[in-house]
Amino acid sequence: MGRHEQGHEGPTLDGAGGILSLIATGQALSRAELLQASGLSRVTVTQRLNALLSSGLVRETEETLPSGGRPTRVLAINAASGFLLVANIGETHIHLAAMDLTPAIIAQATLPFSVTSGPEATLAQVGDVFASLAAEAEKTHGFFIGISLSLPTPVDFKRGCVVGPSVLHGWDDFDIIGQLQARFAVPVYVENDVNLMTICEHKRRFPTVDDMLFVKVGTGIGSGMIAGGRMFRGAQGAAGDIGHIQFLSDDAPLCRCGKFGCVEARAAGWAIARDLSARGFHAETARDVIDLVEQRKPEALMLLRAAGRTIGEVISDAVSIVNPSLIVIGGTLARGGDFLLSGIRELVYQRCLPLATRDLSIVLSTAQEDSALFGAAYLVMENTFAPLKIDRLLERFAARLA
Amino acid sequence: MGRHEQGHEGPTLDGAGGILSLIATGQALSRAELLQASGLSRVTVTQRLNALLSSGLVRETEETLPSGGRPTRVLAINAASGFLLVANIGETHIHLAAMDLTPAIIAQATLPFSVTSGPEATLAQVGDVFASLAAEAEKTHGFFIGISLSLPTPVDFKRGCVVGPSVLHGWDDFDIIGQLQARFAVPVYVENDVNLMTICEHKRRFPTVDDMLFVKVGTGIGSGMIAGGRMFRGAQGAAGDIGHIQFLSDDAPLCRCGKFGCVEARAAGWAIARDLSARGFHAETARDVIDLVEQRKPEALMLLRAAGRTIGEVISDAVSIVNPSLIVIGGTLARGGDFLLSGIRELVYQRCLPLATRDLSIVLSTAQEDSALFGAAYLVMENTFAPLKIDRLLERFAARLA
DNA sequence: AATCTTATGTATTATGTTATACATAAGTGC
DNA sequence: GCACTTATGTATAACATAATACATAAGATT
Repeated sequence: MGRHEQGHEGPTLDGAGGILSLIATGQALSRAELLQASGLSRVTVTQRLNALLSSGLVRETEETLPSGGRPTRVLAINAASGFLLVANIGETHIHLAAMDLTPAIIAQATLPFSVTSGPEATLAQVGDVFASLAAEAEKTHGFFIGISLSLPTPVDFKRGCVVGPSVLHGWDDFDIIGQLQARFAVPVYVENDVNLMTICEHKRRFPTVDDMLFVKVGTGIGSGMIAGGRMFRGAQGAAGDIGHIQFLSDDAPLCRCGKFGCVEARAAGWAIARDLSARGFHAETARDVIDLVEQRKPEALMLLRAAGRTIGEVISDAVSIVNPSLIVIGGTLARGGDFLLSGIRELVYQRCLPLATRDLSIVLSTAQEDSALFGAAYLVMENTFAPLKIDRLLERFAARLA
Repeated sequence: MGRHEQGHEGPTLDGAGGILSLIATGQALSRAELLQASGLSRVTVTQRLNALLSSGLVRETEETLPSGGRPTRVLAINAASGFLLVANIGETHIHLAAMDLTPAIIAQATLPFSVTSGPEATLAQVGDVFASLAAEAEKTHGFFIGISLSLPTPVDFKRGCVVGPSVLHGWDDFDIIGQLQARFAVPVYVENDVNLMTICEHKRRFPTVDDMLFVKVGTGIGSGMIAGGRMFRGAQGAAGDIGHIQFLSDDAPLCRCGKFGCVEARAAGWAIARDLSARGFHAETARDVIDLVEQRKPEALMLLRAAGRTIGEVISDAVSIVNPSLIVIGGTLARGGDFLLSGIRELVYQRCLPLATRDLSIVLSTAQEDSALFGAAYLVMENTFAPLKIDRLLERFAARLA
């Protein structure tokens, strides 16, 4: 406890963590709300807030909120007071970026990637790009907050490892956090891409929704879940693996996982492409399917709607089990809009009890390609500004000033 | 803040809430652990703990834990320092009890009940029995902590109301908490019976498991879920409603909910009883089914195993979505033991990815009939001793002494 | 029995926080 | 412009907590 460094003139940041956390997490937007939310006295809040303001971590915005009397001045984290590095490892390339605390992209880069590359070499490459991005960002956004990686595979978030069968051969149980932290002395987080898209969607569009399901329908099918306002990962980080739930029938198609009748084998991008190919169309990827949908080819529309019903079936199971108040459909096939959505809605409203669907919204994601990247940024910020960890951040911040 | 009453000689309970909460929730068992867990100084912990000890709320046990040096003396909530009232409203009768903070039953009673009774009259009756139980308990366990009701229907926990289609006609949206709180000035909680059984199982047998699913297989089928160590209820309190997930097939049986092919209509006690009746056995309830199973009637064994496979199918969906590390099977049919369990295990291990089943245990509940009653007690205690609410308890406690 | 280790209590002083009171600020509504 | 409301800052004294140091307790180990 306490700063161990030699004296500075400025006010101390000791204990300011709680205040910073409340501002960063949006739990308190003004001094008045800080008083309420922190339970501290006005004197203390003023003092700590001043320390944060003079450190540059927090700033007063132009904005005010009406209150009946003097309006409250809105406080905010100073987006330019820090930066973080994120990388989205996809199946063919890696998208890397430095981001401020908005979060918004400061600088970015792309690397080619093969799923057969080992983790060590790949992370060394990522580290090189990170180093140059960090050098860039440090000039304008001094404080290096942390790193987050997005991977297209199940991840054990606590350990920061790839787990289970994955497209990333050889990554299993590799200590990703260890390798990156050895090079960059900042917190490192590793997470599954769909979970990060879920976080992005939740933070940006639906921050007040406590229980939601995000379903990514692209080449594969996966989902992420917000439960009680927080990311829910399950015991091994494998929660939300709805792509390989099976529906058996006589004509159950073979899935790429080796089982028959999986949702993926019936409704994912690759499955629809397979069916379109069988009907003489050229289609290999989810994007090809959407192209045909956008050309309003009846076969493509029909297959997409059918896929919606299949996905609706598994979503209705999830709704019965989880009882969310919102379902967001994202991924490439979500660009098929109502052609996909109507099938989903049809099955969910048919299958679920009225109680569960009474206040249930099913909407399309508006997220862009890089939503996992932003989700990764939110993940770092959420963890960095969490009450239990914020003091570590302030220590590092103070050390940097020293 | 602070006690507003006139002077007492005894030490003040101000601020002792955090300490009490740590002891009550089992996060700290000794003074040394309290120091660690609370982050307070030894002086403060000693002082507050003394206040709690002299108030009688906390006691030192005989037990000690080895430490390498002087052993730590184990602290515990004094089970006799308070009591709570619980009632389990079943379909045919109401089981009521006064419980100490072990929790253990101090005194109990039973009322007949018809699901067609309105809430107002029923709760008035419950209130009468509660009043006499409270009078009894007050003699020996002075402090009245709170009330909890168990209902055999979906409950919106936050509002404390029955929601959705339910066997309790006329209870929909009735303000249960309001009516009871008007009579007894203590916190009142209302919860679904399966959720309470889940809490009981979790607290008693698996307190360290963070993500588990409890499935009650009785006359009906329902489930409760612990996610991240806490009860998960979903947006409307309808989470875990797995009984009416549908599996369509040509011979899909009609469910009592009006749909075809629900899990319940295939595998619940009433459905097996229906199938046994069709084969000439006398069976109406889940208990009748278990009687036949215990007589080792081949048809009953076969049907129970088949039910296990059906339930396993829906559980495997739940495992894919939620990724728990433990599944506990309870309810009357769980008495069928391995005849039920083997079918469940078969399907779960067949359907789910190895990652999800690698560390997954599927076990039978050991809970008794009255586990919902104990779950209700845990619910009250958990809420009463939660950090945010504990000060209110101490205020009431101090007021009582005054 | 002597020694080691960790648990636990408490006196003293330093430090941090709050309560209270007062003052000013910056809007709204008349 | 004026009163009214709520936001916000600060001085002072009262209060609470922590740091430090010392002392005792109670078991394990030798």
